[in-house]
Amino acid sequence: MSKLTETLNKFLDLEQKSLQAFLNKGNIREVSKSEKLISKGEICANLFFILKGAVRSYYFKDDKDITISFSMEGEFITSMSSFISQSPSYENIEALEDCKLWHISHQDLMGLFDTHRDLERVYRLILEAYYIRVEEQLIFSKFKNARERYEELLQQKPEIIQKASVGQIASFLDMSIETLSRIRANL
Amino acid sequence: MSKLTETLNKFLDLEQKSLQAFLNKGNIREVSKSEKLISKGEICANLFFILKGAVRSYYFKDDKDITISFSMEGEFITSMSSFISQSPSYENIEALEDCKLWHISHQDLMGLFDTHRDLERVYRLILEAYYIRVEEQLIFSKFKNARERYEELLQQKPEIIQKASVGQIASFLDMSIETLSRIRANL
DNA sequence: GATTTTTTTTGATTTTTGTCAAATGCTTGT
DNA sequence: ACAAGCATTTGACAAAAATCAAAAAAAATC
Repeated sequence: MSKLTETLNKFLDLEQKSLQAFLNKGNIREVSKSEKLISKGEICANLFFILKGAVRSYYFKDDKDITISFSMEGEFITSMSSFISQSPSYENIEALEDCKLWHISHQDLMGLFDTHRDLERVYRLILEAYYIRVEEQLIFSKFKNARERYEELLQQKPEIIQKASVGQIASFLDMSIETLSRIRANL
Repeated sequence: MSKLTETLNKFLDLEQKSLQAFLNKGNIREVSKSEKLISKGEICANLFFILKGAVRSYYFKDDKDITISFSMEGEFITSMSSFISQSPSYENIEALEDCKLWHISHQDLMGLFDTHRDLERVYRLILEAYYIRVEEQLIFSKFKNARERYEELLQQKPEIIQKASVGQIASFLDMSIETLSRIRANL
């Protein structure tokens, strides 16, 4: 749990009361490898924080699944568009390995915002950080070719290489399984 | 100015006092076609709202410029990573045509958040909406081929086709000028 | 308004990456 | 430990898009 507190503190020094209120509203959920946190079509009620493990978010294109993101220990994860608008999710999120997750419901979070200003602010700051991250990802996808995208992933999230399959990584990097396999073959 | 009020009201019903305080801190800036709002290397002090006109945000890759986004009347625009962290901008933003912009400084905005809660909330809601938009853009870039990306742009922002050059559009759609030209040639 | 400069289009060719198919390697359950 | 089922690699070929080069069109400058 202290991992969560630590992460929040990096963004803003919360009042003790606010932090307690926040932590009290949350629950722990353990999911095993391959289990889904969120499925397409359902309304995503929760914001998750990964205490342990790693997850993958993906869409379906035709019948193949396309990885949109990998998230690791110490990161927040949810189907953002579904969570924000409380409408059915387009994406699926599954555990890449056994995970321990902290989570809070949309309703509880919104309730906390009304009584604890600083929680709304820390949420806003986290959102800003995540916004920058997606924007960077978008730019990065324009600027690099297949090999460079793979090398960037190696730099940024090397753990992924162990935890995800070639197919999952290939679709994330926007290339075919075979291309990724060939890139790995010659360095 | 009412365009701005209208946009804010779509997100949240602001208190009259808050709205007034917000509007009072802002200023109007007129820029002519091709003029830069933000240049690489400078700290972006302002959040802009486009009252009239359209702008383009771009990066440099080697010596060529790559369009990252087009923004139209009624949209907020800034170099988000620079504005949020008050660090030097990686991107440039220029006017695609003569523009009338409303803008507020980072400092003033942060100041307003302390005295007007609902302004911080409306900012957060806007940020959420923009987050979803970037995420969609990222997914869309994975799911479509060159022709489909062009068709999508035609659907989403047809005005762009008139206002931007082939080169600017091509880099935005992540294809060469020649490819875009050929796509337009046969429907 | 003619000329220069820039932008856009068109054609030929090359490069990159995708697709299909087969072979190999790795897991998992019994 | 073995078989059955997946996942990954490798090879041959095809498709998509990039690059290079030149012509045509449009815009800017004098």
